[in-house]
Amino acid sequence: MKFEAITIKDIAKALGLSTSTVSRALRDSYEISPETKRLVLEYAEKNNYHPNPIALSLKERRSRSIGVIVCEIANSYFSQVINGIESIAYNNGYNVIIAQSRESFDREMLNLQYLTSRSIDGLIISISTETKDFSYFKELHQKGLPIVFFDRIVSEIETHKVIADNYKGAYDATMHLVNCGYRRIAAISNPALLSITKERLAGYKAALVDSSIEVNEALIKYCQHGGMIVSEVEEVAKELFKLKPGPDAIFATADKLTTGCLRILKAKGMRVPHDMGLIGFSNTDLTDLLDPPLSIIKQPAFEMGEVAMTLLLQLIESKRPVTNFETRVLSTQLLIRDSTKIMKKKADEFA
Amino acid sequence: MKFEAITIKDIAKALGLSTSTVSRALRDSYEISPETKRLVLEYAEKNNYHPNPIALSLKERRSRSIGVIVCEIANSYFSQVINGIESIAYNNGYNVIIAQSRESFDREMLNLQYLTSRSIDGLIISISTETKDFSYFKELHQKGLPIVFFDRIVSEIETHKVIADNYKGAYDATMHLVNCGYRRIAAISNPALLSITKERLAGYKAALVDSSIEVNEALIKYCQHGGMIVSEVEEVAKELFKLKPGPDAIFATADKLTTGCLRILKAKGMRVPHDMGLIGFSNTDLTDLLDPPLSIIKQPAFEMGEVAMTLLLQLIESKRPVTNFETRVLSTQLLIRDSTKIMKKKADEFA
DNA sequence: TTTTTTTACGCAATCGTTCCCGGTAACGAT
DNA sequence: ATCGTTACCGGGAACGATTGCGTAAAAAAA
Repeated sequence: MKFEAITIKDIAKALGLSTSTVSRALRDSYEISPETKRLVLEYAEKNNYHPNPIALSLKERRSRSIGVIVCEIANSYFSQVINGIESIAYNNGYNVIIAQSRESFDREMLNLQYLTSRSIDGLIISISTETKDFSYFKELHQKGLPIVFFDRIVSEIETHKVIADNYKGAYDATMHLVNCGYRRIAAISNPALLSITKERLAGYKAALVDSSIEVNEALIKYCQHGGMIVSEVEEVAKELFKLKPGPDAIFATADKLTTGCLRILKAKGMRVPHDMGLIGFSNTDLTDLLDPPLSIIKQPAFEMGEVAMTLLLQLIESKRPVTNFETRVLSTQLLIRDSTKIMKKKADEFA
Repeated sequence: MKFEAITIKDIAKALGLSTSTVSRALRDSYEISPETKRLVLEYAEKNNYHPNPIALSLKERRSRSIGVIVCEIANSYFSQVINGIESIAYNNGYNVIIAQSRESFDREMLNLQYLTSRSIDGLIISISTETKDFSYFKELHQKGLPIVFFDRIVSEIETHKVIADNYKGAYDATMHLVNCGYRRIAAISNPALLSITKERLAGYKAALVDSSIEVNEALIKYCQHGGMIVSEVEEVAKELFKLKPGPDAIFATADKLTTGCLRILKAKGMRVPHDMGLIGFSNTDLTDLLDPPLSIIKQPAFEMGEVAMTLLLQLIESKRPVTNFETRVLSTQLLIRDSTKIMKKKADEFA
């Protein structure tokens, strides 16, 4: 099954010209007569000629395609980011190859190897929860592969980065819980080493401190696989419920964790927000229909993708090696709904 | 910014050999001495040599990448299908280029052109709601581009196809509504011409007929953009509510439509399932947490992707043109939850 | 020793395109 | 008549890899 396309040679032969002339005619070079150009252009048009991108890639030593690695695309946040990336990429003649790490370091490395061996011109990545060893990234970066990190960034590598204002998002969310009258606020998060975890927990702690609430490390739980494995959220919740006194609200730092918490709370028969307040980072567009409608912190995902791709483009198309890199921080949005409603009792306590 | 990789020439020069010898050594040809092989292999290993896939593509006239077009990846069904596709593709050394039509015919054609001009070896596609003109697909198909349709297939083109058992899924769902005591069952669906719409509505009608319920065309509504535009679902709902007597249950034939309906019903203050039963096709993994938990028909999305990619691989790797094509039909799953609970009143009526 | 065979490698074409060198014709100026 | 320009166009070498064919040297057979 071959899907043969017309080449510049075919045109040359048909018109009795050389390939160089045809090539130049197609690129509208000044040293080709208008008559010849017309001939070539007409023939090309009629036979629906398209330059072979693979030959071009080989010649120009660039593939005009970039790689994107996220943990999974079946996650609203990431699919929205990808949409943003693609919108810019396509406008600039790049195509996007998407790979999923599924929160596994091994799969991440495999994908990375695969993508680079397919000679991508650049990489946009949010690292997996398991990733602690950045040596391969460093190696690629040193070899000159343009990289833009987003979301879960790695601070050791100097390049462009795009993140949401995780600190402020978490701060606002926690503060909101406090204002609702919650006092024993637990945090369920991704592994501690992840950049987003650090930033979000810092915001969480700062809000507590600013509210004169003691930070209790026992109330901070980590899910090693970011909620990919269902049981780990249950595990963590169980530990939380064992505490005396237990938490009266939960702040979840990631999409899967937020909805995962809700599922467990409902399974336990706990009423949200009465028995337990719940707020979390989420970009799912169904949170308003949940029971109860969830209060969330939303990231400007699409925009983050756009920015990341724009920055990558700068890196790729720069003639000289880029040396001063920037970290773009985009604001989050706090959406207050029923899962953190002010309760009479609590509100009274607070008053 | 160039990201230079080592080539076969570099190895040849470094070792004082010819490129052909190096090439053959790397491919473990019999006509290269063990000693030379060892030398080459060691050097390649140490310098982390990888054959340039672009050069290979040019030589072998295949890109080892396939295109996938869906309306949007931020849709659980499609992202699950894509996961299935990728799992098979990666195992076979193919990479997957994903494009989104966003339910627009123009964008679909643009993506198609883009993908083919990037010389993909094959195409997997679920067409957009707008697509009525299949001439470009036909042209590509005739030119020898291997195509596999899934989900929203086009019957006029003879090639492999993968679908869920839409008829049975819809039949079962409708029958379930009937058994719950609902009698005036409305259907909200995608445009009428879409294959999935035809199949699902056929199942819906058959269930009604088998239950001796008259099919009322006024209760069947179509959303031209498959729910991509929020207002169109509202529009359709409004028309439905104007009817006297109005429907007592809704069967939605697509993911976005199902959750869209729920959103509108809640906005109208209607209680589900009491004032209105609701069931629909959906692959979102949050439907159990909604208010109320939604009864749904679920498609084996991941599996569908696997099957589609496997079939495409057959097409691509077949030596002779394939002539007998198959349409794989995979079973759906009916998940009964609270949005269609049997109500006392209704159940009594039914008894 | 001579001939044949085997071993082990190199040359060059190929894939589709671009681009650096040329080259040739026509024409005006000297 | 000669030279310099200008306008057009072609040859051929890249880009990185594979592969059919040719061939020197070494080994085996005569």
